[in-house]
Amino acid sequence: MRHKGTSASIVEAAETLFAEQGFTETTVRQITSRADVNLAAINYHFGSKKGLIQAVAEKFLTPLCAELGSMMEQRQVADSSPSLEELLEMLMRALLLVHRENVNALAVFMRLLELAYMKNQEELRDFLISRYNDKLQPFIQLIRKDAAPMEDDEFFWRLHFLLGSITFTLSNYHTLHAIEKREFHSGAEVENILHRMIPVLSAGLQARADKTYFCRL
Amino acid sequence: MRHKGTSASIVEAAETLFAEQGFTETTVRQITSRADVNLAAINYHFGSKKGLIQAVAEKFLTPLCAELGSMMEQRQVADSSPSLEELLEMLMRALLLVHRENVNALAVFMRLLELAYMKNQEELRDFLISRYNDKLQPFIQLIRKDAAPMEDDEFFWRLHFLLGSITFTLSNYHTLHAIEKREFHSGAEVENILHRMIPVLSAGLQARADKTYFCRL
Amino acid sequence: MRHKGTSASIVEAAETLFAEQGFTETTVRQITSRADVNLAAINYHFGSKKGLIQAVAEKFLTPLCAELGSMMEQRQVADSSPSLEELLEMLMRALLLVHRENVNALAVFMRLLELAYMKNQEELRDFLISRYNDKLQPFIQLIRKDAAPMEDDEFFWRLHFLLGSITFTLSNYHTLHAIEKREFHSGAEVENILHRMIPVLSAGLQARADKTYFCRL
Amino acid sequence: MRHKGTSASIVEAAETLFAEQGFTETTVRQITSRADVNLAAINYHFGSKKGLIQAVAEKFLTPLCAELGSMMEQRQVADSSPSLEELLEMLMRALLLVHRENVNALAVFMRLLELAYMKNQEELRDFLISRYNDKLQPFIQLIRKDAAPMEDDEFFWRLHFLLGSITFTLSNYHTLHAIEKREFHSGAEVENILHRMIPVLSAGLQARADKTYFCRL
DNA sequence: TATGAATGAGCGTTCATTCAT
DNA sequence: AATGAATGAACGCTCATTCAT
Repeated sequence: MRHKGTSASIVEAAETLFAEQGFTETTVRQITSRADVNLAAINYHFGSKKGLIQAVAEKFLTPLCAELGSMMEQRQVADSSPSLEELLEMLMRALLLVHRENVNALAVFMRLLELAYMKNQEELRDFLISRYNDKLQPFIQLIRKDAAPMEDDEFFWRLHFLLGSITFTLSNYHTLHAIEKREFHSGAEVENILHRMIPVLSAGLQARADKTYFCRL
Repeated sequence: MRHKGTSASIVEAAETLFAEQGFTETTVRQITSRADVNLAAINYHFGSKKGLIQAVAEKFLTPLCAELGSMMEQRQVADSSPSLEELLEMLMRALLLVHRENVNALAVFMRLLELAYMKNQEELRDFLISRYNDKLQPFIQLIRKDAAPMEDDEFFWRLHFLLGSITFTLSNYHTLHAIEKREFHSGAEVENILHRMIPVLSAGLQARADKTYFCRL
Repeated sequence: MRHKGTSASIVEAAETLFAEQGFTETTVRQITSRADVNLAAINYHFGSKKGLIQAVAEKFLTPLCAELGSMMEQRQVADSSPSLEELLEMLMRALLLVHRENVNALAVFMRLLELAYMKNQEELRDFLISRYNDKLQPFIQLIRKDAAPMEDDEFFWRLHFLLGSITFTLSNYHTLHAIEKREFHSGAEVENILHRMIPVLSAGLQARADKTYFCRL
Repeated sequence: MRHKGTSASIVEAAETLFAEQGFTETTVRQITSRADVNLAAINYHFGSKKGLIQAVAEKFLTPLCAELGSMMEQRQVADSSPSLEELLEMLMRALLLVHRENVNALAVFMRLLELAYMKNQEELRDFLISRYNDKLQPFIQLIRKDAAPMEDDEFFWRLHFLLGSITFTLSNYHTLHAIEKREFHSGAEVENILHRMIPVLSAGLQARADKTYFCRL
């Protein structure tokens, strides 16, 4: 635990601060000061603040995709296609893997996804897509198989409703956990929250698309 | 239309920029320059950048709560309690009201809610709660009535899963719309997206909470 | 003399430091510290360090060109064309005008010309040409009239030999003056140096171009 | 030709970059990166960036002085003293020797001389004087013999007018060559420029010093 | 009511150099 | 002899805010 190398110290400090404050709000001075390394070390090791953010992203996404892939492989030996709940459970287990490495990992990861969907962030978006889209598409297609039958565009939006639930909850887990504790005198752990999501998200994906309401809005 | 007053010009410019870039990334210089007013005008009229953000918040939340309240009042004359889908439809109609005022209004509004859940943003959170909690609680309790039976904490988390879907989708509507157009050669309007959410969110709230999966994560 | 305004203080301090150290070597902190103004003042008043350099340039070049123009106008009433020595004397008198406003003005001005001829400084070069070429061309053409008959390219190079003499001497006047004082126990004033240049430059321009030496190099 | 040693690679890369950008604007990172050697190599082999600059200086000045010396020796067997044009031709031939070693050599060399005349560069100036003054003085005295009769201080300034012509033209040869090509659709080679200087500089040195103009400035 | 000028604090980045191996 | 890692100092610039009028 003593001295784990400048690069690793920077990444660790960055994870915590990014999770708490977001990327823009976190300064390189805060990171290097918390990591107890020289101010210039981020630029030396990662080229720029942006480079550090990408390094943090890869650190999480690579094992996550790998885990998801190996789970899917294992499951595919059976003759039946996995159910929606099974698939979401896989996803949650993969997220837990990231979570267990670092308390802040999931929050950073989710903030990164949020950031990627902002305007003027095409660079980050393209970076993530180019690196991980191939690995995630098979999983997404399996989800679609067990979801309610629907058009491509309907599925596109539902997938992002789901993504919104996950990113919002995990990005702000710290705050939500604190509120829950204050209101109900007990707080759920991340594992528990991930578990609670499964039936909710599953039901949302399996809900029948109803076009008759459209006129009434 | 010609000269709509310094304050209004500032708010209008701020809405667009906040929607596109978020609050931190938007500078007072960008706002005053776009509004074609003096750099000091924001501090003069709103005290600070934070004051401007709160003014924008009130501008959206006040009519939204009012609309939601009057809808509930109208509905309460009937002898039956409103269904979940009816309630969500009310919410979406109230959001549409905000949307119709300004193309960027909903995105700003949703970014504001996201911001309110961040660490170190207790001030904004408290401000919103003190001003609007009373008005929203009755609506939330009606939702709970038609949701699946569940503990307080379970309902707390599901409400935030729902909030995540809404904020993520509407904050990033601009980006998602662009992606949809590129992929499927047609893009859904905001009204349509709001409509699509209803069955999904409704199903999520009515899903039976299943504790047997817990151990498997 | 007391307080002459932030802009003017900055320009004055910049002139001295640019003259002594050149542009790159002079930092905005040195300038603002010497001018006793806030560090941000340069960016506020001139947009950037580069903007300050251009402001300094215009401050010198505009009156110089004006003076040169009015001298040429006055002279043109006579029926004869001005001699090379007369023209160089005009130039030197115009330079003296700049010099009298500020001890460092000529050195800065000359460093600026040197800078404009460097690679990767096309922006500055284009800026100067677009602003002042029209005003200098008539003067240059008068010089050509009384110079020895020669090809265009020969004249081009001789003009730059002349420019080199002037820029080098005036850029480094401070150093050269100090050396002269140390070696000969007396130092020439700028006025005197400008005067001494006239017969030398004049003779250079009137020297017969000799192509027979070419093979011997 | 393949691997020419770290030191030589550094010097070669430095020459090009110094010629193009000047000394301050050229960073050790640029040099080591272009030379494809370790970042620390400059400090290791030359002690500091300043040490590298001095090494480059010696590389040029030593053969130049030697050549000039041997030319003077050869010429001295004759019973007559060499003419100004002969002497300038010797100088140009010696410069060509430097030029032939490397396309950028003359530009670097001339930039170095310019640098040596700047304030705060006494160290470099003293270094050059201590090493090469003795070797150059005889040549300078020969020049004086065939120049117009004049006071010491007059000769001092004329020598620097001449130095200015040479340094300015050769430092910026790259730029001037490009301008000439654009304007006249043909560009002169360095050899040609050196040749063209001879009659101009010679005439300048032989011009009669005229003190009657003094009062008119 | 409004604004041009100015400010202190802080930003991400780059510099030549040094250190440990 | 050579190098990857690291460093302290400084860089130009931008931030939200305040002041004097």
